[in-house]
Amino acid sequence: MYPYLKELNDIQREAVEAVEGPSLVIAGAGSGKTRVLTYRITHLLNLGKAPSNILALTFTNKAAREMKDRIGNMIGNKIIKYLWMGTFHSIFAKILRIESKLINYPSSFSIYDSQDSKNLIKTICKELNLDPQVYKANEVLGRISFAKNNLVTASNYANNFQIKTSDKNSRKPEIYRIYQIYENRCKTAGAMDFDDLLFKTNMLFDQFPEILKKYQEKFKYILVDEYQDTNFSQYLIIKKLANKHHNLCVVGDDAQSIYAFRGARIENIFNFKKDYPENKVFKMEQNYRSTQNIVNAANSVIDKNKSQIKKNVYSENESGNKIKLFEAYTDHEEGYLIANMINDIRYRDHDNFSDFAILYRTNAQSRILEEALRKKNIPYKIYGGLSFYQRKEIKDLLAYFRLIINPLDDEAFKRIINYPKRGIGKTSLDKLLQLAKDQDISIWQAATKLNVVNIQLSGAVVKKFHEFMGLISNFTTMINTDDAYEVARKIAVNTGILKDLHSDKTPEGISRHENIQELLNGIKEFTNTEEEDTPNLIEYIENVSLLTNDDKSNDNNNDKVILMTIHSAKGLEFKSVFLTGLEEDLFPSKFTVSNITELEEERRLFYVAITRAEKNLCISYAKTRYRWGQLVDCRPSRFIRDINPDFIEQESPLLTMKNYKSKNRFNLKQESTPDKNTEKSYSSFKKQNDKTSTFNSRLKKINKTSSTNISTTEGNNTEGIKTGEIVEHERFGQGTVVNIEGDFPNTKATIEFNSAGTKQLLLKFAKLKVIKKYN
DNA sequence: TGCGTGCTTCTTTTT
DNA sequence: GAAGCACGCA
Repeated sequence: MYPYLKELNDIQREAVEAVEGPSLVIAGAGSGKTRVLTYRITHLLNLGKAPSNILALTFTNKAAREMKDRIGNMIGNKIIKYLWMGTFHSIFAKILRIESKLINYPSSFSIYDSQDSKNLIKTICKELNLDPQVYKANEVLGRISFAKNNLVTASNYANNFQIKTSDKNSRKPEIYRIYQIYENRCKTAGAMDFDDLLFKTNMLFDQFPEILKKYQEKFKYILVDEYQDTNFSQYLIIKKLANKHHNLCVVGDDAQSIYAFRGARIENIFNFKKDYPENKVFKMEQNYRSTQNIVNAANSVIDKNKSQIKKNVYSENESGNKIKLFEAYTDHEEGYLIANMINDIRYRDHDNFSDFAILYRTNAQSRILEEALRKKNIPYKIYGGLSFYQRKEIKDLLAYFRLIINPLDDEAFKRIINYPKRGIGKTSLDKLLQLAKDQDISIWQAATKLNVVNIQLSGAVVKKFHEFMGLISNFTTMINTDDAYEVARKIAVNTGILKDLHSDKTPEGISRHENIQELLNGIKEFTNTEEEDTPNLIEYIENVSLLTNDDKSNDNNNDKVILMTIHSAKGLEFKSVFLTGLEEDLFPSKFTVSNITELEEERRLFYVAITRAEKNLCISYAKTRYRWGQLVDCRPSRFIRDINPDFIEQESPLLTMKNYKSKNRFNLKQESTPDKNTEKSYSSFKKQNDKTSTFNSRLKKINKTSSTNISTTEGNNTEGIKTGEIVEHERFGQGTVVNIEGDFPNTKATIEFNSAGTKQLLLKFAKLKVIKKYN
């Protein structure tokens, strides 16, 4: 018996050893899923299977990397690179590049990220004269994405009665045209979006059976992680590939399916037994991660869901503490409470900062939490959010890389044609775009025709275009000879990007410059592999297009509290977890509560969040929270009531701010002296509430837009606006201020509007423009 | 043509 | 509260 098999429990071991035939591993939270996958691959290799015959698919780069590391530790790193292991998108991008000729794409096709896709859709909508209010890029992209994930081509879309009816009903009957043009443009640009990578793989396998056969024979052993998150497109690819050998092992947990919103089909895991009748099922139900109390609480939550595979997840760890529930007065206080708790627990248990995670439903919630941590000098790190690769300066430089590698890439072209400034403005570019559109060619191709086509561009402008193209072409030749870092550095220097950023001495400019340097360093690292041939820029960009948030982790201080969305926390575990913002409309999100299926997905998300915790779990909600720059009242989430009360306890409101009224937010008066604990929190709370700075800046704006001389002295009751003045309101039009009452900041003005009669407005929120001063 | 300003919109989650 | 967009001025 192989020694590593002894480290597994019975079910895990059976799952690892059942290498032939289809197996379904139902892996409850914390049951050692990754372990089974890595051991299974190790086992395959030990049985003498060739690494190049093994295909292992994950959803995130993080998961792939972790698995590689762990297998590397068991069997050595040399073999790893022959394994086909990576995300769905990266693996099939690789295959598509190899087979690109068959589907008429350049092997160096670009990959459009969602921003590129949205920009393209916006452009198309503009060309079609469609109302951008109705045809929102996000929604249109969503529809196209939905279609692609269900293998509906643009022409099928146009001919599908059901889809068209649905589009008509949502008053967007032109989406089919957008889809067609979008497809066309991607094709001429030699670009694929994320969904295309899967969609076109399906097309490739359908249209070229001999190619499918080649990969079927190659991938004798297929493993799929997080099977519950596969969409239809992914499901079909797997089905096709596994059709020959049937050595397919899928691992997943239906209770942790949280990506239906982007097309994941939880049914895939339910239907596995039907799809592969000779299947073996392994149910891993023992949770090694969390205390009994946490596991029980999580079970009591997921029990409320109707659609699920029944499981008996249990823990044999200590019973542990109850879940703590905190009611905070405001979002700021929530952060303050958490920061205090972290310090307390850390001190009590001698923990590291990295033992703590703060989870939230939306990225927007992170800022206030950060603020609280900073005030307490707690180091933290945010996962996700605006990722490094989404920053403007990074995208600019990457756009150069993309265009150099694939000159057809229209979105890259548009991004950098005038960055840094080279005197090509909107008007000139528009003419070029028109030419490209008329001739149905890429922008680059259109630009090469400027000399022969009769176009209303001055010779000087044409020359500028050609200079730009010369610049790009120079680099193109360099790519194959120089290594990635050298080329990248030259691009950053010769294009003037570095110079442009270097001259910007604002803090943002300096930070941008640093980011570029950091990217260059990243490329250097990428080229410093142990392999014989150093990778060129093409390989780098192929790699980087599919990287997202989490990847950049070259931070040497890793002892930090982790902040992230619940979605990105999947697969991770922390000794202590703070789950924040448990409020109706936030979690569950207001977009989901009307639909049972979606609500169940939110509940699974809640389940995922709970099961991240090993020992301590604190759940919190705020009674008021800033949203859209306004304070809103919040109710505690229904999910809190889903937890069996035996496993949760409300913390005594030691720190909560009973003292402050919630209704009269602009009248924050201290009814009694706050205790020491709340004092600091109160001051930050009040500061935020006053929004003095915002108010003053609005006054400044009023000052600027009007010709009146308005005093902005603080303490002046009217804060600038006086009776008798004529003001303009965005909705009610012009009116006269007839009365002012109340103290700053809740000054109320009564205004007689010509159109709308007399209105009382809270000046703080009234959008007023002073037209002229009466006296 | 470029740049600054102010207005509007948007925020659920991500490969 | 940020980012894109339109508008108007230099």
